[in-house]
Amino acid sequence: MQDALIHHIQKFVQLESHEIDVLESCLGLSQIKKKEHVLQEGQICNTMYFVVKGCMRQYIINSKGTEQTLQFGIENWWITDYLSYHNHVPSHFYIQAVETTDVIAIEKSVLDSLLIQIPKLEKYFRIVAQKAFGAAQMRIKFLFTMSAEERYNHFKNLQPDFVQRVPQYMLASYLDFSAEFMSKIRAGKV
Amino acid sequence: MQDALIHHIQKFVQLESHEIDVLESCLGLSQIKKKEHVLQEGQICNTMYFVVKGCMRQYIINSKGTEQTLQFGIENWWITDYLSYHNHVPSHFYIQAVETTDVIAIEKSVLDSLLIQIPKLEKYFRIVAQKAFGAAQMRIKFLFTMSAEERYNHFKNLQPDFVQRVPQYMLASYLDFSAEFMSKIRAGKV
DNA sequence: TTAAAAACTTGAACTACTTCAAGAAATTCA
DNA sequence: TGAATTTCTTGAAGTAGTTCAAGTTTTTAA
Repeated sequence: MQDALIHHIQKFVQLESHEIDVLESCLGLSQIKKKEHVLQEGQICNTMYFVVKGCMRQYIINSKGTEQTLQFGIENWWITDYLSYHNHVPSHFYIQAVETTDVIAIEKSVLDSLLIQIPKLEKYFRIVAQKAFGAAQMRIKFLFTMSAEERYNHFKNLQPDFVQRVPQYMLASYLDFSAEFMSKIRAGKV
Repeated sequence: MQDALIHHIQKFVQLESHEIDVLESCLGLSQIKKKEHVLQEGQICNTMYFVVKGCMRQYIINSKGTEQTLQFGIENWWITDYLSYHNHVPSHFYIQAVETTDVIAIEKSVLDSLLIQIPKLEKYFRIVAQKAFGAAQMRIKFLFTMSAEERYNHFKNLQPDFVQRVPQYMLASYLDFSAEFMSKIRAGKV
């Protein structure tokens, strides 16, 4: 089932059949069990994860000991700590499976060699990163301009299914309010 | 003075001299006057801007009519709306010169042809975008975990000169608090 | 299939910030 | 250079959210 990734790549660049062969020979699927971590704070991140099926998240533990989710990664998303990955510095983040998740994990050394063998992958990863950055800017815009309730409703409109899929407290922290406040929003008590 | 960009590119990939010639022939410097806009909300963004000297910012106008800065771009930074750029949709943002600024403005059509002529530029833009996304994630972490005063002090430690360089109200909105509160933080009245 | 663990709810007290309004200071440019 | 504009300051009142603590419901796994 590396097909999912190859299919995603082909949305942005056209692969030759020998390039597909190379990819298929290099990429393996791994299953990450629910709550299992693929990255812990303080580790150097040298792997990128492509979510084939399931859901991963990137989070931190704040000074009060509460987890705060910074990013979810669902089907067809890449998740990694790019700063740790590029600068070889310890990560500030945890990356964990929210549900049991199938990923294609690519280590930096493997990816570097793939990028040399299949140069057009550079373009694929460029576009993916530029779009992800654009999405991060929109996220900051929403955090800046919307109230907690507006952020919840906005998210629910965009991703109605996803709201059911993760624990409320994870989504609350992703939207930058407390789990208790989420409860009150949902009950209409605000 | 396209040297600044060529120098920046060479931090990530090695250019041949004929590639430098191509770049020099395609890239021109423009000067954006203080307060001049290069992008307005509702326009489709089809240009990327590399700041050679000066300072640009990306901002929105919120529902109360107040400007909120989402991003500053100083020397050696790229600034654009990647979502509008890639998806050909109207931008949510304004991009404006904070001070009179020298930029290298590259239109999408020109960049697309440069990327074909000099494929290793794909790698350069990939790395730039991945690092920018990593920085955006750190930014969200700081917004989530630090108080207003901590964000101000943190920023001042990282960028001591920059704090002097832009109006306080722009920096306040970038750090997500009001201009008045910034005043009180600086006066030690909080 | 049930005990333990995880997730959710509720209300009351609190607080880190915002908003408003008005004046003072600094900067701009004709 | 000086009038206009922009930026910064201050205090008082208000509020959108947090925190805490305790109980309830749901999910997990042996």
